[in-house]
Amino acid sequence: MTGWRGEPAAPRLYWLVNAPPCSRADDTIRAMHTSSAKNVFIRELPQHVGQVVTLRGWLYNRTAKGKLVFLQMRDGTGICQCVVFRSTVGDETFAIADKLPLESSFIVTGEVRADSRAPGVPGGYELDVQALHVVQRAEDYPIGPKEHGVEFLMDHRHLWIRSARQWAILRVRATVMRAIRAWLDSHGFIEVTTPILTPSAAEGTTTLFEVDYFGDKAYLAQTGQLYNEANIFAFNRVYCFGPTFRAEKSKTRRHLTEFWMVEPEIAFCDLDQLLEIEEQFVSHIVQTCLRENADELKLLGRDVSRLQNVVPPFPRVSYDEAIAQLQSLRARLKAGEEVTAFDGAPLRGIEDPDLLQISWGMDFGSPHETALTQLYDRPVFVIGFPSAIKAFYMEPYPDRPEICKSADLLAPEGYGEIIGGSERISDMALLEARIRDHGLPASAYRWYIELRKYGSVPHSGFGLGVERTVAWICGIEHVREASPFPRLLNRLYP
RNA sequence: UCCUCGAUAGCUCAAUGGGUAGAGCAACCGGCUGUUAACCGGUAGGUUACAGGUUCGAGUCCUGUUCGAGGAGCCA
Repeated sequence: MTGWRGEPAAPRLYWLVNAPPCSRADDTIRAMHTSSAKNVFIRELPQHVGQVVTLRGWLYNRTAKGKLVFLQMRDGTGICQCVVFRSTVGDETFAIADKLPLESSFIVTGEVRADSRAPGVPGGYELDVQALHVVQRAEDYPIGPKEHGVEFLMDHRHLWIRSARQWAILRVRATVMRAIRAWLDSHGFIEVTTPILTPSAAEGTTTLFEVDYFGDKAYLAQTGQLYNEANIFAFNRVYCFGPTFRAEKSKTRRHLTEFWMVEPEIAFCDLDQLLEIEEQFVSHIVQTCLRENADELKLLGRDVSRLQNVVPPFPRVSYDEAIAQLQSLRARLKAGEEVTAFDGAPLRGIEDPDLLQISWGMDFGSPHETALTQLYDRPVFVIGFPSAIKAFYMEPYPDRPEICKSADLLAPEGYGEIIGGSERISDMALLEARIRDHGLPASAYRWYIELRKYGSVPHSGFGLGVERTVAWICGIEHVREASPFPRLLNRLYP
């Protein structure tokens, strides 16, 4: 008799000792071991049709119908319907299956059958159960198969992530993160980590979390960019990838206080070259998800046709043009005109045209992004923002110094800004002047200024927000579901 | 920080003008060999967020507090 997956016999002792009395532990274990069934994952079931295999997982849903019980098992890789017939397993095992509470852990052995009636992920395959062993009965699992409120679910986030939708979203997130690294690693970038504990505000714009650092003040990083700029002079193309922190009291579906951001930085690169890199990069992420997470996107009900459009080139709109477009949109809406999106559908999400009010020099708000992005079938670059509303380090256009070589990438369907990028100032005197103009302490930026003294080159970089990207790809309402344990204003538990 | 809305059974929500606290789901008991959030019958389940006020009488009206949701600003 071999152990589980060829392991020594110790795990079996565990089952025997801890098996609850409701389970005929010794009988089921004997049955499963003597069956010599192979342990497999649900995702692998299509390769095992007609074979007797063992699945190990948790009860996702159960429905009983007289002399048969459907146990929907999830094992982390998928969801499989396990069919328990009274006539096959006997009265005692059947009674156990019939009363097994949701989220109980259990092990089943049976024959894999292809059956179009079987729900699940991937679906179309089910297990004809021959033996069943309960590892632990879960009593009073709080999350049911009905709808729940946001606060309740967030309080139970540690359990909510087991639900199919959350499982699908977080698997897409993992693909996004893997695609990010894969593309950068294969395009000459090297990952160089940047500090999370930092001595001062990097950009001087947003509110930071302050922590005590042995009596001094330190701040949780809101960006690794400045350190990236040091790193390119050692490695040419670099990226940092990790959590970043904003203490802004934002309460919207697009904001977290802790979120993940990838920030590539490139030496010998101007803004035009940067945009080409960005559109290749984002397209690769989206197309990888379409290829590798078809089941997950289907489970989420995502309209993937909108994602299939995401291939280079992305439209490029100047800030000047965008302002003119928005002013025209508002005027037409106020005149009662019907304004349509790129596909001819009516513009959505704009209840009050006055929210679109904007004039040259103002930054975009959420309503502006929502309106603008609906005019395009794929992400759109907005280029050349006024220097006054952007960070101090952005390179001005030589012929129009009031605007800078900056570009935001706005995701379609109202998901907002997913990338902010720019060409950086490479001239030391100009950088020092900008730091002075912004009222920032030059002493704190001494090392950063010094980078322009020793072999300065034109360089550019950008930051992409992971949760917003995942929310867009998954088509979900709120970024909080794009993070396993999201941190928001008033949300630090669990 | 500001604006709007909300808090009733474990969960999601009802409750006429101020007059006995209701349903579905979950739980528990029973029935059913193809369910997809199954269905059918039954049982049990309540300090109506908290504090105060008006009233013969408050889930309902008033004041304050706490917590939550959406949005604005700010940002990815």
